[in-house]
Amino acid sequence: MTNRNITIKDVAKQANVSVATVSRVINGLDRVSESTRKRVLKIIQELNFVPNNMAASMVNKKTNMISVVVPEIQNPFYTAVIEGTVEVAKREGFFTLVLSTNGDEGEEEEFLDSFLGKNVDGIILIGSHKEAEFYREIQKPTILVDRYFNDSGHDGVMIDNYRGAYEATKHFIEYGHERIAIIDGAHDFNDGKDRFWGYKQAMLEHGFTPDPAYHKQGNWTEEDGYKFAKELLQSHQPPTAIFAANNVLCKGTIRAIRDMNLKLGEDISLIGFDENELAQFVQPQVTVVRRPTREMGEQAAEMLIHKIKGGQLEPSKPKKVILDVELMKCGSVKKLN
Amino acid sequence: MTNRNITIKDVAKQANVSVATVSRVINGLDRVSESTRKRVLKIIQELNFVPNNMAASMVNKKTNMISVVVPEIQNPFYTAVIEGTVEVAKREGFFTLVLSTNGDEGEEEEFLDSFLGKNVDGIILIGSHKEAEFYREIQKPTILVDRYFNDSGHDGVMIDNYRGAYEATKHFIEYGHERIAIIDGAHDFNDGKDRFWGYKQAMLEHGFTPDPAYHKQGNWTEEDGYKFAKELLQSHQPPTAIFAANNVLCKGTIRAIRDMNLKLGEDISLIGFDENELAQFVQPQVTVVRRPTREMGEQAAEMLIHKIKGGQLEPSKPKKVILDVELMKCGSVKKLN
DNA sequence: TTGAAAGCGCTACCAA
DNA sequence: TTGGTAGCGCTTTCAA
Repeated sequence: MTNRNITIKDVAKQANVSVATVSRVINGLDRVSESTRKRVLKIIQELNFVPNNMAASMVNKKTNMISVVVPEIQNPFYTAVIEGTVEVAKREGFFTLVLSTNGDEGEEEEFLDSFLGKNVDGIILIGSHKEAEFYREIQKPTILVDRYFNDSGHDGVMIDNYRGAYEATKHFIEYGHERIAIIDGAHDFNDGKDRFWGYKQAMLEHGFTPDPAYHKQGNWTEEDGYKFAKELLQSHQPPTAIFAANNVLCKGTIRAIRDMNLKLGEDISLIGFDENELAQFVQPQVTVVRRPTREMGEQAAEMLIHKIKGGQLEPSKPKKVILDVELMKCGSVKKLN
Repeated sequence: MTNRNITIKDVAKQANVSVATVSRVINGLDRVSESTRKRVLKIIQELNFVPNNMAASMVNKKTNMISVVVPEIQNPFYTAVIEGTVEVAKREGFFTLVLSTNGDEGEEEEFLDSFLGKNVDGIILIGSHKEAEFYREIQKPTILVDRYFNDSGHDGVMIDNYRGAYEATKHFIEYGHERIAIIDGAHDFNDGKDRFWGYKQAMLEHGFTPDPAYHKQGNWTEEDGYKFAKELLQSHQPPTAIFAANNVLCKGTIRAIRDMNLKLGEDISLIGFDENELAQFVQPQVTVVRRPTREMGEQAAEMLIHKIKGGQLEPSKPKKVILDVELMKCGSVKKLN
């Protein structure tokens, strides 16, 4: 522990070969006679030598690690994405480094400039920055996940937020709902924006004008979900249906409905975006727009590693992969017609 | 992106100084005249130079990163620990690298041998290995969290699992319960073992002999919680109280109770270990043994960084810090007496 | 206050 | 098949 680390040199000396030969053995290159290979291997064993891969990385400029940067690590959506990327990366021989930025742009930047950020071979990024500019400056293979910026110059893996929200809203309408509220947060990123548009478009296309009083916009937090759901339900003309535009807003809404002693799917209909634990727990279960979270991570990792391995071939136009969503109909939407 | 990275040499040439001087400027050392410092700084700006900290690390043998290794990243207990360590580490100028091993010993080992594992300055480890031997071989500052091995040679941050379980069981007994069941998992680590002992000891001390039929031992999963709770509740002499020895077992138990249409805190009493979302959602809320998860991470990070900064002073005897737990009494325990 | 130069541990080219 | 050696980009003596 305290004693000097043993290096390739020590091995070379002991084995009576050059460091070059030891290096060849370590890296499993050919052009080494079986006998010397054996000898070197034995010495490596004896000395309990472990190559310093940092030194190697300095030379060949790759580390076989990628990072996945997410806004928060407490949200199951992000951990699912992480798990997907970790799995693929591992299969491809890459280590994945997980970083949570708390949605803080400063932390995100700091990370990218840090030891870790500088030394990974590629990045999977669910960004917190709101301008393409920031992403454009990232000088290494990067895949943007979930939140995308067209001028970023990077590939992206997203889901069809628009369609998810559209389908949810349409489902309400088809079941006879007219007073349909939406709870969402700031439209800082495409995901939130698209969900709202999907809602709006579905309303308009079916001849309804979205009532601003039914649009509650907060912070994408459970607290806001709770607060806004209560406000909506206590208003003098409450909506008959609520679309909660992400998983935590949905959880807050579920709590509010429970606390107000309303019957889900009876007194009030609800659709959430993304699955969540409470939605599955309550009875009836909550209808949600399900997105392939884990797959997003897998897809992103595959694209990233392909890029890393392929090197900078033609700087082709950024690819966007859009995965599909699915409306999981459970019992939380009442049929009014 | 494709063009060669600019290095300290380029800066030196442009600024008409030696690399040594540039290095001094970068590291904010004194012994540099104000005028040259200005000049160098200006060139650094112009060239948009960012030091390669990997090269620096090769020389001074530290990276200012630590890692926190956990069995799984989907469990809020672990993410809370992570958040605690990240916060402290950040404050102290360290980056934290998060690694989830899926409870797989192989993955844990692979990580420690990897680029990342070798190059962090210290490790916070919620281990998956079951023998002290493994931990003893880790040749760098390490803090064991939650799961501890006495002969590991490392410091540890734990909670008082024994007392938590003891208090929970005692609470049942004081409320007049006698048929008290426990659902837990394999006793691979001290945490699970101690919780069972706490339960057993409380029973014995109050004159009850723990009935093996009331001890359901599975895999620490939600499914097992569900399955065992059902088994217990459907047996011909069901317990009046269940102690679910971790958060996911508790969630499974809550589901089982709900699905069997039993009234929590009325038909069946329940205490969980560790908080969880369902425990807080259901009504009455579930009484739980609360442990200071985030604090565990903070404490561990503080100890680790202290160790890193202090270097290897005396190889003092490993310190164990045991944080206290608290029984949060909610409404899920019925008073029978 | 500044610079020259010797590493840190490894890889990869060129010679032998 | 092997070895010598010039880097990779930086830090840190030691001298100037």
